[in-house]
Amino acid sequence: MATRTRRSQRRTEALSRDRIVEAAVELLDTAGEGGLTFRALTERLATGPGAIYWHVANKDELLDAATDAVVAAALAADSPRAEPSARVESSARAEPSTRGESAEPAESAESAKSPDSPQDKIRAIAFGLFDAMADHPWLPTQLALQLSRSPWGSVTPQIFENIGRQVRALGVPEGHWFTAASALVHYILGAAGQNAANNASARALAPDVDRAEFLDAASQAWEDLDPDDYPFIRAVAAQVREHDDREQFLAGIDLVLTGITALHLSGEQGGTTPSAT
Amino acid sequence: MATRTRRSQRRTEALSRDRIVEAAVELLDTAGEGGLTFRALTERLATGPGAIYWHVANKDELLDAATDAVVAAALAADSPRAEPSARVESSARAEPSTRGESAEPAESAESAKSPDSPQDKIRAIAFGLFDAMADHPWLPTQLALQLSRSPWGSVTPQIFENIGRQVRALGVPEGHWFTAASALVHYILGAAGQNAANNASARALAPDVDRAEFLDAASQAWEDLDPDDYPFIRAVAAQVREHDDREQFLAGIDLVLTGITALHLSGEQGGTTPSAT
DNA sequence: CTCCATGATGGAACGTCGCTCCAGTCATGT
DNA sequence: ACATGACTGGAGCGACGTTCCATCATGGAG
Repeated sequence: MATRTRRSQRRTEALSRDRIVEAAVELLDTAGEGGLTFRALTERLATGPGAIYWHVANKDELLDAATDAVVAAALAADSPRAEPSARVESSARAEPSTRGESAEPAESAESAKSPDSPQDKIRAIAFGLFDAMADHPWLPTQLALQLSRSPWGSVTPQIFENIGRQVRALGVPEGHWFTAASALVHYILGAAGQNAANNASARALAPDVDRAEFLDAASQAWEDLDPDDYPFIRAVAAQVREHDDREQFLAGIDLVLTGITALHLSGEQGGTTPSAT
Repeated sequence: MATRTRRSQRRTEALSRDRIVEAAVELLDTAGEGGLTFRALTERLATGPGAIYWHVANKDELLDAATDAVVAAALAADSPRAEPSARVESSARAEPSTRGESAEPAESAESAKSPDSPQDKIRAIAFGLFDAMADHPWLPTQLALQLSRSPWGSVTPQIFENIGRQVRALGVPEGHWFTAASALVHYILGAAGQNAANNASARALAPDVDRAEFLDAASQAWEDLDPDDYPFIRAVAAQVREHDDREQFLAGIDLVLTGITALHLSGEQGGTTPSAT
């Protein structure tokens, strides 16, 4: 990689791996998951397959790189040492939500009120990924694929590291680091992904229809399930209809955070089963 | 639907959707994710594409059906008392925990103690899926895909319902049902999937090499990361090397369970300001 | 018993995909 | 000036998912 020699403009601009990945992301954003084709890519970059394959091994690597780039941007947006430039987009959207009201996070740990408590940073990371998935509908699928195919790729460690640092900052004993970080990462990725999938489907099915109508239809479909086979889902359908996405997402994070703090505060000596007290 | 008329044996046995799905599962198991091809399927069933497309709309539906079948089998294995053999294996392997001390020791599957607390049932469901993923390496990917693509498909409600019932049985107030069930489902699917992916990769890279060697290499790769960029991952690499999969998985479940119970116990008693006890 | 509408089948073929091959182009070091 | 090697892009290959359609077996109507 890299001698980065300033080529002349053989075309408008020299081809580079970054340019390819950038084009891939744009293609995914505009044309959907199936829209990323080497043929479409060659046309968009005004080149041939050979040129692309010189910079990228295969399509999987290209998808990984695209995922990596988007995730890195999302994480950098709220990470301490990063450009605050990209921050605006993410946090601006994070604010006008119905967030602060009813969701009173579980601050079972001592003092969770400081502006930059580990809890808050974890929430910031989570919402950064949450928003990135909203901006790039293909991201949840790709993230899930990469997580379940090569967990030690470049993307997973990034997320794991960012979450893990805050877990450490929470005062969790080292023996629980992996468990706590895993629980957080998997919930965040899973819940954010599923939420993004909901929105994506809502948009796909009826681009103009209000989102409420879609949720209405979805929960209606759930309520129409066989009462004998799906009593729980039917019962939950109502609250799914009314829930606010971000609030619900936050509630789940706080649930896991509660578990983390409760576990290591009270149960340093065991008692993993929280059953009857 | 269908009148299920007993056709004669035009071939050895009449073609049916079930037979197709069954063949698809076997094909996935033996040839891997990429091994399921309509051409391979036609050859295996001694038929043509048209016959298959008569029973199945497209490949995605076939994959959904295969996932559905395997998940249903995994979930059904726990609810009624199915094979106790698999159960014993699960809990027996989960037992040599370095952490299980006082609180609730008796996890043996035999009737004793609290025979089937909601917690135990949740663990049983989780390990059922855990084992199913071990048996079918393609399942985690497919499950993740389906979860992030069409969350209201047939598979997700199944899992959600099974977990949800136990959440309800835990005494969680209705307002927290969705949050609690979501946290559990996403952790279980995510963690089990990632673990299965680890095993699958270990097998793929070196079928004969001992699993410990692979974990060694994997955690070594993590330790070789840049200490400045990945301090946390480096720190947990060591414990990843030594961890027992099922134990780690169980620890995460208990963490979420702790969060669930702590949240609703404190939430019911007082306001939202519980100091952990 | 015959006949045919229909459910069901499987072979051929189409369009597109990821990817490879290779002849070519251009900046650069000598 | 020219050989070199990084880099390009067009042609084409094999495989895939899917469609089309001619064909077959069956069971109800006559």
